[in-house]
Amino acid sequence: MAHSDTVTRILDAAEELFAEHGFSETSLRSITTKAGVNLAAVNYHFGSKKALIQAVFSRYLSPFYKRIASSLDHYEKVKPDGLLSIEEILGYFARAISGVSGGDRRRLAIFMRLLGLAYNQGQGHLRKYLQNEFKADYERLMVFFNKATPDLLPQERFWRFHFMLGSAAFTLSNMEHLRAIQQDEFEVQCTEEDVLELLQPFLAAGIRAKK
Amino acid sequence: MAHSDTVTRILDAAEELFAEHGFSETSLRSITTKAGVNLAAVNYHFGSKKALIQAVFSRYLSPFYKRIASSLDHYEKVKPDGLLSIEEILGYFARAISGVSGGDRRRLAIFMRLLGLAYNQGQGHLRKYLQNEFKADYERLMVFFNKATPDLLPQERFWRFHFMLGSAAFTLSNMEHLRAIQQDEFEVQCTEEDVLELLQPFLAAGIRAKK
DNA sequence: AAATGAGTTAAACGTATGTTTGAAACAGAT
DNA sequence: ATCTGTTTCAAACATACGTTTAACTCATTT
Repeated sequence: MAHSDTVTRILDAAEELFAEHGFSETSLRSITTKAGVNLAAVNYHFGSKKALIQAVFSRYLSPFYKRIASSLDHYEKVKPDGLLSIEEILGYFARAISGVSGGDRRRLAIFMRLLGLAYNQGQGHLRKYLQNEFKADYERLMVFFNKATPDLLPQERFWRFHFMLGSAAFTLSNMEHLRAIQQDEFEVQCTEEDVLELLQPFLAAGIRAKK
Repeated sequence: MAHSDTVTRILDAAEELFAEHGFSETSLRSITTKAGVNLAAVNYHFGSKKALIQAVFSRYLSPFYKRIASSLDHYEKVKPDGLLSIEEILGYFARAISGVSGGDRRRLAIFMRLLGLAYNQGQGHLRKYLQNEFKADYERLMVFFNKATPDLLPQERFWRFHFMLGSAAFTLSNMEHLRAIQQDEFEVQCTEEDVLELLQPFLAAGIRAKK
């Protein structure tokens, strides 16, 4: 079908270019050229560039939400006391993130970058949109996190959670650049999964740190 | 003096607008309007927008690295083996950061946001520029960091260093917003110094984490 | 007093961008 | 085969951008 094919090709090209160059730095012309469609197709099918960005975003968010929710469902059944270790929570998060990409590494990269951008960009429609959509899941997740860190005062827990979030958001959203730097300095490349593997013990130890 | 006044006003305006909107999203016209100077002044004094971005960073980083350098001088005398703990290094970092902003927390937050943007926006030239400009200081600092983490492989050290950087950059650049959330949720406010105090053990534990 | 040179200014330049247009191509229904 | 609504296309449009130009200001020098 002509319609959905064009739409999909635009979304595919857009997400790749957005991930590589960022939103403002990616022109509609470069997107449509890469997609092999006419320039006007973006405005015809999406209405505007802003709406295209939203559409790319939504396409990743929906399955991610679903994964989060079903994971929480699962854990609530398996562990009625809700007692998970930090490592388990981090692992489930990593799996939810990896799962969204469905094995496609490039899709993983764009999702991570979107996640980071949504937090870094203090203002703009993206962040509010994300925060509203995430709210229910976030609060649900926090119940588990609280139980996993019984020794922390509420405020300590609050800050450490955001230290963790910051580290993850920064790392994930800059994954490609950081890996390029690593390649530059050490002439060694590791995979994104490797980085996630390295990140988890770092975060877990930070959460567990004695004061 | 007319010259340095114009230059300073441009740098001030650019610093703030870059932090608020990002690099590509900030036009020279908005900068010069905010600064109250003529549009052509940027190209006259800096040569290009790219060079202006670099200048904004240099202005902040120069005193920062001078502080670090003098701290390292001090330590090289006191501890000729160059063996510092992570906590000592972080402490000096925190003090250098606090010292540079000279009590002006807003500038610190702005700079940290810029640092985050520099990584995830398409500003490859920035990173290379900064790397060349401050290469000596950076490498000197890394000698201490290396000695403080003898158990880590070079690549692990690289990634943990950036996990740490990400956590700090995220926390500091979103400090105001995070403290507002904390106030909202716990009806308690802690100072920014308190947050830095909480951050250090988190980072140190992350660096020391067993694999 | 004239000349110099750095700093400022308004205006223009060339280019790239997002968006719109109107005709052409197409598919499916009648 | 014709009609109808949708999708594509090349071209144009309007605007915003970074940059350049040339005239002008004014303190300092000669």
